[in-house]
Amino acid sequence: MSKKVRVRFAPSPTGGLHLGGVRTVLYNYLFARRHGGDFILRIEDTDQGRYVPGAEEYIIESLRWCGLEPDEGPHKGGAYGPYRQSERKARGIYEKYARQLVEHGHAYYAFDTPEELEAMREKYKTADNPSPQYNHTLRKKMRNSLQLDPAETQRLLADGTPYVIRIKLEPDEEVTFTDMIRGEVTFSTTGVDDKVLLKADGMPTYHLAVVVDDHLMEISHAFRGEEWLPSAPVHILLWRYLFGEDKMPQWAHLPLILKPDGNGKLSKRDGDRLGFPVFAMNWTDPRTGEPATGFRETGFLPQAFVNLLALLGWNDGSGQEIFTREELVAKFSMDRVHKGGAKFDFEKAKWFNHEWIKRLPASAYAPQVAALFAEKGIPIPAHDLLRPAETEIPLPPVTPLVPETITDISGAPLLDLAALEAGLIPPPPAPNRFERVLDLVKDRCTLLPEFIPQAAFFFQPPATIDLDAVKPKWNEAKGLFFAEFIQQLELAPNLVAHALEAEFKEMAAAKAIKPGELLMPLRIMLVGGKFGPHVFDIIALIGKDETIRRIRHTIQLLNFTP
RNA sequence: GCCGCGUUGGUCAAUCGGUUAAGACGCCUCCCUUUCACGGAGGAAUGAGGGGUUCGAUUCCCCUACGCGGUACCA
Repeated sequence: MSKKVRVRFAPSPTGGLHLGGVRTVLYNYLFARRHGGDFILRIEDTDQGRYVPGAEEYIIESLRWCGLEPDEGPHKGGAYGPYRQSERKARGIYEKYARQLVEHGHAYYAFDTPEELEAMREKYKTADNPSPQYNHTLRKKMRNSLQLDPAETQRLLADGTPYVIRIKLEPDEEVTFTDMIRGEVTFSTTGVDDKVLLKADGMPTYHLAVVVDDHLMEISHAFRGEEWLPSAPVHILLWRYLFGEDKMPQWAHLPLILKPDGNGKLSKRDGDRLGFPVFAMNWTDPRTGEPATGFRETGFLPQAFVNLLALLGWNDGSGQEIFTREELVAKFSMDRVHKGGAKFDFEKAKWFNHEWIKRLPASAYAPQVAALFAEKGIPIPAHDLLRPAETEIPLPPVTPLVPETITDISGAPLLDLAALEAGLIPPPPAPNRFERVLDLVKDRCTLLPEFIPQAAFFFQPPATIDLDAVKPKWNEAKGLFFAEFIQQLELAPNLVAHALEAEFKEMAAAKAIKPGELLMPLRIMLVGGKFGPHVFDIIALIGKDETIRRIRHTIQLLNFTP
């Protein structure tokens, strides 16, 4: 009679969505899908002082970009709403449980002001104990319902004196639970303080809210960052007092993602300092105006982002590194998540992206890349975006890209060919000219913006031409050769890369010039520099008119500059 | 300080007591390529230290060191 798997991601809307946050989402998502369960988004906005407008929308949009959509959440609704804790508070949900705890002697009222607390910490601070806790000893010296006589407590309450409700922890109690990653973990209540459960403004703290909401939302498994481990005993005790420990979800405390150099949690600062993104998408803090770049805008594919995050702290033991989301769903298990934190390696992250760019058909990212070109003032002509069937201009064959070659590292096709043949999924569209260009150069692109320098010359003549690479070996014979080559091109009925190449080499042989002596100049005429795919594929794609124009143009430059 | 969690190459990591301690990223060398890449072949590089347990420890236990996290009316 195992209950249905229900997991949640519960961020507080205080800023951009951090790498570690996305990974927590991912593990939640994978676990839910793996077990046919639900994945819930819950907004923990109990600290009105830290609330940042727009952060919630940003989080939802980030999840959408990653393809990790919740089944329930503030934007989707669901049977367990509302999904914002501020709205749940308005319904008196948390207060009810806080009062119940007080009635049962597991919690108490505390009237201490922030100033009094500060004074207490100052007063009891010693070299041995730099941070005195509000606990079973010190609470005896504070203003709370445990010390005050009941009448006085009632009077303060009746007067509307601000108060909080604190959990009452007895010393020397062992609290043990089984973590899905770490196994059995034990704490003594002696080390933990009487945490505030309900704040003076009536809002619950995380400690109360997480327990109450996990219960009310019937959460079966609760995953969160390792930084929560020390407060786990409070949550266990709350479960014990409120709903019964047997009803408690199974916990898993995820290892931290560490900065690449040194140690410590990866922060936005580290990204700025070391030059890589830390957030999923661009984020500008509305209050400080401080911008932060995202993986999306840096040119990462969501497939790659999800893939690299999955492997940061988990692996299936097989050595496979490239996983589709479907494969991850099929293979993910919490007991293969590492205990230790992992340093983030941006070089490896880029490798994942490169792999995904290479493996995916260009149609998977052509729209984003087209947008990048447009931003750079190189709009892609509409006819280059038409499907071959929609245009009468035939596309020349270039280096073929067959779906069979799109495979993961084990050789299994990423494109489900069986499903394709059975007609279960629509066939990928025949690539248009733009996509052919991208397919031709994608081996050279690690990040999406790199398509611009690698492919711009297909859409406009090169801005600069590296004449210095040609001049030293340029002579009249070569000039004659190219003049003749232009004539041949003009006569050619259509351009086929390999036929062109054969013709070119025949002509070179007839003139007793080594083909290599001519290939580089030709490349520079077309591309502007010493890079790019096979020259004859380029000619086939830019067409003979443009090819002739560029050759003539460069020859002119060569003649006029000594 | 106290409490907790960690610790295999520079980084991600496999190993569930017996291995020449995988693989990947990065780096280096070579091959392929009349460019740049891609691809292929090879190379350098690892069990924090000390005690146990055991016929045998990277693996199990303890101690130390180091790192990290927590120690808020923040999450």
